[in-house]
Amino acid sequence: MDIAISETSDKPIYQQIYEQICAQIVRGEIPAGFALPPIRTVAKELGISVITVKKAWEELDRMGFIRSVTGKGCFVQSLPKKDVDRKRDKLIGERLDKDLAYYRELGVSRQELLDLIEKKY
Amino acid sequence: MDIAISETSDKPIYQQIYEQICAQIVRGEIPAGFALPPIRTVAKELGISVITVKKAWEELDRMGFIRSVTGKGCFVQSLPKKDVDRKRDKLIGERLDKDLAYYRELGVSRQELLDLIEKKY
Amino acid sequence: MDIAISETSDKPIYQQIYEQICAQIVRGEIPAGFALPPIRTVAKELGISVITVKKAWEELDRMGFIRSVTGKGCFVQSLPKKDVDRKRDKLIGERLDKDLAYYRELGVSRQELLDLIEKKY
Amino acid sequence: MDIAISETSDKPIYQQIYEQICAQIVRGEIPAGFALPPIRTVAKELGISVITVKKAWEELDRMGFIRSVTGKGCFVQSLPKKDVDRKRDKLIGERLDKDLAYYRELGVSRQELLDLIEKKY
DNA sequence: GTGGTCTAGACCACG
DNA sequence: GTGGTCTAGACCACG
Repeated sequence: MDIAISETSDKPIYQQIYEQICAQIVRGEIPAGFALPPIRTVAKELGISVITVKKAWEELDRMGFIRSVTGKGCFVQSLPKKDVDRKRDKLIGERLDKDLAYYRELGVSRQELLDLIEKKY
Repeated sequence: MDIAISETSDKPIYQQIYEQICAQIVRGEIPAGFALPPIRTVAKELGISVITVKKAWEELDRMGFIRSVTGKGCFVQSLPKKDVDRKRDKLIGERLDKDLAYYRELGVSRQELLDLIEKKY
Repeated sequence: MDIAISETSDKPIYQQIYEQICAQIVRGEIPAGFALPPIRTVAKELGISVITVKKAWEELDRMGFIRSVTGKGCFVQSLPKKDVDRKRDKLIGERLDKDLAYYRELGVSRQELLDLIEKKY
Repeated sequence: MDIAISETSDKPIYQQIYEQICAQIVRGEIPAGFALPPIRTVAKELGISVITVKKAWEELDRMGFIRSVTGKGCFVQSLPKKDVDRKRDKLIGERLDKDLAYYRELGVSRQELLDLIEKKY
């Protein structure tokens, strides 16, 4: 479970953490039942406050990716693959809607966008 | 020069304004030499603070889209089309880099992304 | 907008606040568009930490009851009555399911429960 | 004496155990004089900590449902049926008071509540 | 040892 | 002045 924080990013730290773990679960790299490391450990390793880590964990909980078991820690939920895929598609779809609105506003044609992506991706 | 503010958007107002004017210049809808209306006028019309409008203007200035002439107002720079296009490409490219990083993180394949865009755009 | 905190309750303070405001919105006592008092004010009045109040506000936000407008404050969302009612029914239904499970476990018959409620409510 | 623990419930384990045994005594399924199994046995069978079981036993003791006999174990009190019923009524009454307060807060009318229960119970 | 709640207090973005 | 983020640190419930 890798987490890398960017000091220069404009995203809040807790959200960077949330998105990275979220992505790893969605990509299937963190299996169901996996115990996330204790928030205090993560905080120490990343050199940030416990509360910041907790905020990321809370977001993961709210999205249904993990569950907290008092006294034991936080565990990746065992969701049916269908549910994980639906969450993934929702994350992608919502982001894409915003992105396309931006490109549309700048007058980027469909073909130009497709060409750019073919070149860059 | 149309500006529409969304109260519900999570983008700050000054950025909404900045992006919209920016897009209109890039699309060639606002011609070089065009005098932006006084910030107080814009603020009154949109029902927002003068400070907010000023921040958007400053952003446009920093990006080289407009120039402030003391006592006279702010004017759209008369840039060679090549320069405008370069700015446009830079805006698009920087945004695209972030977007593609996000999709990559979620394990979206190139083909899946292209398909999604063909469907949605 | 009345908030009363019980020191003796086993419910966390932020949840007490959340539930009370939630109830007032659901009962229609706080109208759409209403500006909640600033979290710092509420904190001072109740003699608790700003963060505790913020947590209650966050919960209200997450449930779609209020929206935060940066620099201006938090406002009660104008939801169609149908939506408010649906939220209300959900709150009631979920609570009732738990309650009935408890009574069932203690061997309370339907009639006994109905009688008790007629007497007490 | 059946005990079923839910990992997903938000109730602490010791309370789940307490409530289930409590209910079985109140319903008359566990007779007076019955010897509860040793806490170590229960802990092993349920795969939980001894401390957790002990906490449930203590709760039962405090409520007067069982008595601990040093060196021999814990036994269900032989209470006159009248006393058991009084305890039962107290459990139900206290819970009901909280529940009704909640429904009242959400503006549920007596009739609406009765209707809901008739439908669900 | 684990997460949950709460506090006091700081700095920042937005307006 | 408003909420948003972050910190250090405390105490508690659960196990």
